[in-house]
Amino acid sequence: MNILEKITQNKAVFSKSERKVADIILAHPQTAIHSSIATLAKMSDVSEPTVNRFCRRLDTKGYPDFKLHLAQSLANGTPYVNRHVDENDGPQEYTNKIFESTMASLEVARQSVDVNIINRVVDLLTQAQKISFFGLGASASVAHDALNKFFRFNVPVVYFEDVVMQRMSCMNCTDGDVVVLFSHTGRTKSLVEIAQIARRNDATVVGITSQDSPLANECSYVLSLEVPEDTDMYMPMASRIAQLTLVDVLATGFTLRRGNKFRENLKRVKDTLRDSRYDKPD
Amino acid sequence: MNILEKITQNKAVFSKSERKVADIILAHPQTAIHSSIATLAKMSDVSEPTVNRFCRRLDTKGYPDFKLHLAQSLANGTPYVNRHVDENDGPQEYTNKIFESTMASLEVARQSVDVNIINRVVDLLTQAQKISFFGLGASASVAHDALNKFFRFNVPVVYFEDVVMQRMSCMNCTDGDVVVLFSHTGRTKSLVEIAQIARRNDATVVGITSQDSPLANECSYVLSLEVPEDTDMYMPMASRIAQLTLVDVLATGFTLRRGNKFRENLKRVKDTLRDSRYDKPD
DNA sequence: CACCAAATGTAGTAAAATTACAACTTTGAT
DNA sequence: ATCAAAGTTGTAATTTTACTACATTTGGTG
Repeated sequence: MNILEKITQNKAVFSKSERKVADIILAHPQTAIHSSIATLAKMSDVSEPTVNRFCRRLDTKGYPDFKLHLAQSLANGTPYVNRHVDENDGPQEYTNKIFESTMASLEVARQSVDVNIINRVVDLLTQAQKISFFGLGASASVAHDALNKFFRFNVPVVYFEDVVMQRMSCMNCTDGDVVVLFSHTGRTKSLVEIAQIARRNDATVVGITSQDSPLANECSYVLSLEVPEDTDMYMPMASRIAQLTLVDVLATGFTLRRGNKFRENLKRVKDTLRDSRYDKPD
Repeated sequence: MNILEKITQNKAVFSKSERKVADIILAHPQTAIHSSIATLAKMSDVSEPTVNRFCRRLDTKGYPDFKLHLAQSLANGTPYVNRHVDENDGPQEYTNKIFESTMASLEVARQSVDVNIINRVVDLLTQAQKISFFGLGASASVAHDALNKFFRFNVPVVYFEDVVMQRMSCMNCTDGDVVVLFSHTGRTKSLVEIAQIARRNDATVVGITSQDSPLANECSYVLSLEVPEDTDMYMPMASRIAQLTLVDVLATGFTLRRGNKFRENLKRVKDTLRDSRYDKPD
């Protein structure tokens, strides 16, 4: 919470001398954060303990702590918030808004994600005989991306866009198989059915989806991402990005679990790509 | 300027003990701002003057002043720094690092992107007779995602994973067609060839790629994204996310340009999906 | 106007940060 | 290999800063 606002609000509660301090701080906040308690006391024409009491009244531990809060409030730059795009926005505005909203959503997602489940899922993936990634619509491209990442790990990976192929693939699942399903809403019927089929065939089903959704209920493990989606645009945007970041997290966890030698392997995969590319200059 | 980034950047300049301090601060910035110099010194296993010297090296007046800067950086909109994943990181650490690095990269991307070109590309897209999205490897999923978005707009969209199909598709290009190519490096041979083919057939080629790369040189318009990629993992991560966000920006620009009535249309597309989903409770 | 409670200040104390200097490492040149 | 010089780090003393306990003042009330 912004401490400058708090000072203005609580002004009525302050005593006479405390108000002097408040006035000085509100008038010269930049000076205040660089002053010692003695200097500020002199500026406000009160004693040092009064300044100290003033700080405590604002629920800070003391003067240094108060300065910290003040400094934070003064820090320029609005923290990223979900700002919705407006009809009259120009390119500069909507570009900034979308980048900022995406970052804000990632922050929310980061805080909502359960690390223990991530750890558990990484466990599963490293031990899996076969990993399948499925998603539909916007989530199809996330599954596609997961395929690309895990394919480099030299583990059997499966990815289909086609629902029928997805079903068939799940029919053939066995004990050590892991099926990862992506869906923002968790309400896509075909995907829920796929989860059921996979589970019936003893596969472990990991859902990257909304908590308490129909899909979540069919999964062995649910990695839920709470992402506020801007519904004005009628398109999934931030949810997708959060899912992809989670894929990165899982892939990273995977490589870390596999250790150093494995990473050498990844380097080789990357080096092989070199032939398909034009050389870098310098 | 964000002091956390400054610490990361100057890490090479620091002495051994100073680096100890840097590590502790980067690992626990929130703890650091609430610690005294003695506590921080003990945590870092160095002496108090070392901490003080560390602060001065970062152009602050001393420890309290440094804390102020740190507090501001933490409160500031961009508390995110590109922190590389370390071999010994646990799930909590690598999850946070990846989310934060992704956000940091988005911030860099946002600042590097040229709004005028975005505007110009949106122009092109709204007037295009046919839009094609192509990418290979990790960028294939980005193209896939773009397909999904623009398909909703009821414009002819084309997407292929297969290089041969991509080439054939570009062979058939005509005047009003726009080909959008995704490639982080801009050095993938097949994709550069596709750009050439498309241009030879009068299509406008938009490259979402690195500046001054072979691909960029073949494009009519280049939307360059400067994204620092963590090469330790040997996988494209942040670059992809930045590209996707750019797709969101373009899609948003597209819908805004088309106006209100068009947005009604999008809503209808979304509503049609409802039948493929389980109803939401409440 | 005398009393009490709240507010404020004074002086002493504790804590924190900084300085000066000494010991120890590293580097490079002979 | 040896030594000097430069750079790094720690110890101890000093200074600055913040806090506490207590005394004084102020303002309001019976």
